[in-house]
Amino acid sequence: MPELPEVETVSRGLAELLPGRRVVAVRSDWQKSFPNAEHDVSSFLIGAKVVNVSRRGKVLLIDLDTDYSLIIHLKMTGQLVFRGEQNFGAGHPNKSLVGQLPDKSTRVVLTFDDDSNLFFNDQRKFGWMRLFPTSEIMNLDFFKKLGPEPLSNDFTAVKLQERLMRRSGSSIKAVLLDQSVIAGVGNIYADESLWGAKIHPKTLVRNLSKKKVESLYVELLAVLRLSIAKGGSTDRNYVDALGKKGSYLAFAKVFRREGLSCPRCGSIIIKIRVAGRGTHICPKCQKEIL
DNA sequence: CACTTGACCTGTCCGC
DNA sequence: TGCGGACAGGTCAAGT
Repeated sequence: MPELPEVETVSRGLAELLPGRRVVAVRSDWQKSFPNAEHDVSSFLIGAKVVNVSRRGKVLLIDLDTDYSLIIHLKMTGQLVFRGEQNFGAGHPNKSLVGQLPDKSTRVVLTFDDDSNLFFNDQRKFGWMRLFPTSEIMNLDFFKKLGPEPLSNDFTAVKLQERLMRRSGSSIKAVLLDQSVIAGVGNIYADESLWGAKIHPKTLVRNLSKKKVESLYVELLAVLRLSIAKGGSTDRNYVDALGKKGSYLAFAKVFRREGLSCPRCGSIIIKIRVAGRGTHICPKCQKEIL
């Protein structure tokens, strides 16, 4: 679930909450959620103070004063929810998706020196949290392969074109989802930006005109920015650092709107399968190009 | 190579 | 109501 805007929202939330807090206890009840917990926890995590929280692609980075960092991937159903002395969740029935914590999806709990907790919940257990020396992180294969940040200042339409052409024989949707081409785009924002640019998701990259790529660039940045402004998309699991839902889906044009009418032309939105993923399009606005 | 499929998991929804 | 199967926003490895 969490794509760039969701992870950015969590990152901004945690950046307000975590720095200055010191880890006093760690609990992990699902080994794959924190594979190196066993080994590194006592020596490198307990006693460490959080100094910074950031994001790269769909991954969160929590830097500690020990020169180690936690890197966290939420995959499909991960949540990182902070709870201080009083619960934030119970008092916000409309905004909060999570109640009392820990709950049955809680995989890892970090406890801080003021008794506050960071809960890593993950229903499907695909997500993970790992501890590495901060200086080594950007040398990890995972980060070395990652494409540029679409919202960074030097990401231009020309750069998008250049990156897309690395896979010119593939469908544009498959390429947008490829994290080594551009970091952070997932199924929701791929569908939304392709609708915005009136591009059929099966269109091969090599068949996209320069004008279409420019349009895609504008639309992609716009949907990512709008979603960040709305706190991301909550379909079912995603919540921010306080356990609250994001509202972008209320603004989505095609995603999860099959059977409803296209806001641009009124045609009925359909759901198809592209690159093995559920894909939402307006069949009239997004004509297939071979 | 480049693309597709299966696997990792749990929960929900839909049809019989 | 119960049960089986398909499907869910991500990513890798393995297969074609």
